Parts: sequence; C-alpha cells; structure tokens
Amino acid sequence: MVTDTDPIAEPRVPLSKERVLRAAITVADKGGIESLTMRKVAEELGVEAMSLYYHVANKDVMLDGVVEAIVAEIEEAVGGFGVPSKVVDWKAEVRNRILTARVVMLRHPWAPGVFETRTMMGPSIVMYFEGLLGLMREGGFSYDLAHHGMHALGSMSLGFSQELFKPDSEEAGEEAEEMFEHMMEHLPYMAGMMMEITHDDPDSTLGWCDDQTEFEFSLDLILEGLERLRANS
Amino acid sequence: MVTDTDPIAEPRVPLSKERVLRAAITVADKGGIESLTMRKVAEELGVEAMSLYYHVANKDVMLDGVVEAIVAEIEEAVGGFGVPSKVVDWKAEVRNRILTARVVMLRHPWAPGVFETRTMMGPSIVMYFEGLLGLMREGGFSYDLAHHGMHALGSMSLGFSQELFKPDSEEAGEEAEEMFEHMMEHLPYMAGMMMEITHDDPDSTLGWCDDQTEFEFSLDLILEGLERLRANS
DNA sequence: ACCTGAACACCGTTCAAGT
DNA sequence: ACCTGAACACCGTTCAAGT
Repeated sequence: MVTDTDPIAEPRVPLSKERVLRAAITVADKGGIESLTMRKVAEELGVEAMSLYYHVANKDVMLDGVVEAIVAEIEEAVGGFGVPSKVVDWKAEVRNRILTARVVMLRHPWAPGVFETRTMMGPSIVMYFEGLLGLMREGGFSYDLAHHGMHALGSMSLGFSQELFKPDSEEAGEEAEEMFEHMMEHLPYMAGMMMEITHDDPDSTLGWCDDQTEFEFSLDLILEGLERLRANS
Repeated sequence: MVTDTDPIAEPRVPLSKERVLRAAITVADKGGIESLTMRKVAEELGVEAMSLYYHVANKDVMLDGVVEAIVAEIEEAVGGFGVPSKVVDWKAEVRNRILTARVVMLRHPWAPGVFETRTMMGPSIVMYFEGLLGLMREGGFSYDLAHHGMHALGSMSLGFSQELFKPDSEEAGEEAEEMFEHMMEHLPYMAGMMMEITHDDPDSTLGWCDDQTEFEFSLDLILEGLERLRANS
C-alpha cells in the first residue's frame, strides 16, 4: 500500500495553472472539445473538479490559458516571433510562419473552435500578430495596407481555415446511385464538378478536397493579392 | 378566465417543426447563442421542453434546421439561387449574392458560430453553393478553378468572416496611459499602426476596424485574384 | 496555502403516462 | 397524435470545511 513516505509513490506534484492547462489540452486531444469539461480535466490530474478553481478562476479563463499555451507551441515551432530588421521576401517569411502555425494547429484539431470563441486576446497572440505585422511592415507595406492584409488573412494567419461543413458523410444516407440521379437533375454544376474533378483523381468522390492543398491555394491567393497591392502603392 | 371555448383565448396553434425553428431563431436573436436552450425555446412557445422532442429529434437536428431556415432567409433576400444561362460579369453577381447573404447574417450575429459547428450540409446550403458554382462556371471558370475558389471564399461565401478576437475590450483593464507605454516598448509595430491609422480617423483607437470595410476588402481581394487566374487560364 | 464534499442551478434527454 | 411530469446523467460553480 502507498503511504506518504512510500518511495514508490508518485511524487504527488502539486497542482499549478500550467499543469491544469496541459491537462486540458491532453483531454481535448484525446476526446475532442466536447470532452473538455472541468470534471474530466480534474480526472486527468487525479484530483477533484473543485480543486481546479484554486488555479483558474473558471472554465472561461482556463480556455483563455489553453489558447495561450497553443500559441506558445506555435512560438516554439517558428523559433520566436521576432522580426528581422531587413526583410527581403515578406511573402516567403509570412507564408512560412503561417504554415508552421498550421502544423501546430493540426495537432489540435479542436483548437480552432476554441480560438473562435475567445473574445480577448492574450499577450502571446498579440505578440504573434505583432510579428506578422512587423514582417509585412519591414517588407514594404504601409500600416494601412498591412492592417487590411491581416484582416484578409483572418484565421488563416493562425493556420486554420475552419472549413464549413467538412464533407465526411455528405448525404451519407442515400444510395450512391440514387444520389447521383438526384444530383444530375437538381445540381447540374455540382454533378459536373464532381465528374470533372474525380476524373483526374483515383480517390473516392469524397476525396476531392485536400485540406492542405486548398489551404495553400487560398493563402497564396491572398498573399499574392497583397503583394500586388503593395508593389503598386 | 380563459377556457377552451373562450373566443378571446389565443387560437392555441399546434406545434410544428417550423414553429420550433422560428422560436429557436427568436430566442437566439434576443439572448445570443448561450441562451438557445431547449427549455428556453419551449418557454418562447409557451410549452414544456419535452414537447419539442415530438417535432425535432434532438437539439443537434434542431440546429441543423435553424441553419436551413437562415439559408432560406438568404434565398429570399437574393431572390432565388438560380443561375442565368449567360453570365456577363460573374464577379459582380457573386459579389452581390455574398453581400446580400451578409445582410441576413448580420441580423443573426450568433449564426456564424452555429454554422461552423454543423457537420452535414442540408439541401438549402447545397443549393446555395450550387448557385455560386453555377455563376462561376457560366462566368468562364473551369470546374477545377471554381472549386478552389469556393474553398478560398470559405465562410465569406455565406457572408461572414468570423473575426478572431473582436477587439471590443482589448486589454480593457489597464490605464490607457500605461498601456501605451507598454505598447511603445514591446509592440512597436502595433503602436506604429495605431498611430498612423488613428491619425486619419477621428474615432477612438478601438474604432479602426470597420467590419464591413474589411469584409469587402477581403472579398474583393479574393474575387480579383480568382478573376486573374480565370482570365489567364 | 491548497484541496475536498456536499450542494445548487441548469443542461439535454428518456420514458411512462396523460389527453 | 400530441403533449407533459418525473426522473436521470451530466454540466459549471459556490461555499463551508478539512489538512
């Protein structure tokens, strides 16, 4: 049996805000966002739910902390949010930073949903945007255009696009045959697109959308649009 | 007092899926998304919560229905999702359709959050995208480019941009003075942007971001990028 | 200083029962 | 066919109490 002095016993490391946030991320990584409850986080830590409230005021500030922790992961992945004094290729640097952020976000597929419910941005995210803004500024942008540009990038600046209606099942009920009949009749353009695109692609009809490909297409469309505006200003 | 035969009594119109969905939208319009509970919807209808389950299987399918109802509002606002056989200016038509959708979404500020939690798309949304796709196709797009384009538009195609961290309070706690000191020291680019942009603008520092202006800037950036790709293909 | 037990208000949902 | 009462499992959170 385990006592206080048992050398085999786990060290019984005390709780802390950091441990709570890490546990929250672990829980969400394992079970998705709907599993992220105070009680589950406590369980992950081997503690009662009420103990968490000593370290985080409530669930909302816990989620703020989780967002900050994810941004810290991004900071580590990109090697700091600093801005070199001379930026020769702003587009390449911004693109690289965003695609690196995306790698982190893909490790936490539930995170975009949490980011979007946050209303205030903590210091880490501010620093992230400060870095992006700095890259654009040193890359030759006016503040005004850079500001528009950050808005245009939107959630992409943090590496996610929040796809509307991920087509994992799409009309999953119907027979494929019947569904195709229906499409030919009522959705001529969708049907045409499906036929043309699946033509080149041996994957199933649902495999059209390579998220990474679409993300990079959209990102480059915006970055190139901004570069054009910058060059003509 | 009111009895069954009292002619003054309200007609006691029976429940229906449509009435439930309309009530749900009313509740969310009044109190925001967190007030949209089964019990509140029932209360809005003067009925017990459990009665709803006779008309909608559960809350999730109720939300699916709510999304469909909102898209129906969009359909009415744009005058149908049809595609003219000759499209002379795809950009203007797509732009107009999207900005009209935006007007509807602005009436329901809670709706974007609901849209983004939906996983399957119902028939109305499919028809909406069919219409957009048709406009692009008849406007001279290959299916492949149109497909990329729809992904690039993302949630903007339905009229919302889901701003990250709406800066309603942003560091609301600190004194303005102290905050400015802090910014000058640690956030040189943010501070510079703030100074340059607020310079032209008599509004408060937090009034930079006109959502409509930013939305249209982003939308036009993407539409013009797509037009360029279309013209060069 | 740090953690817990009991309790409260509020969810979504089931099910047997009413009309 | 349509609606309801009572009940259950599960939330976030408070508060007085333990160590």
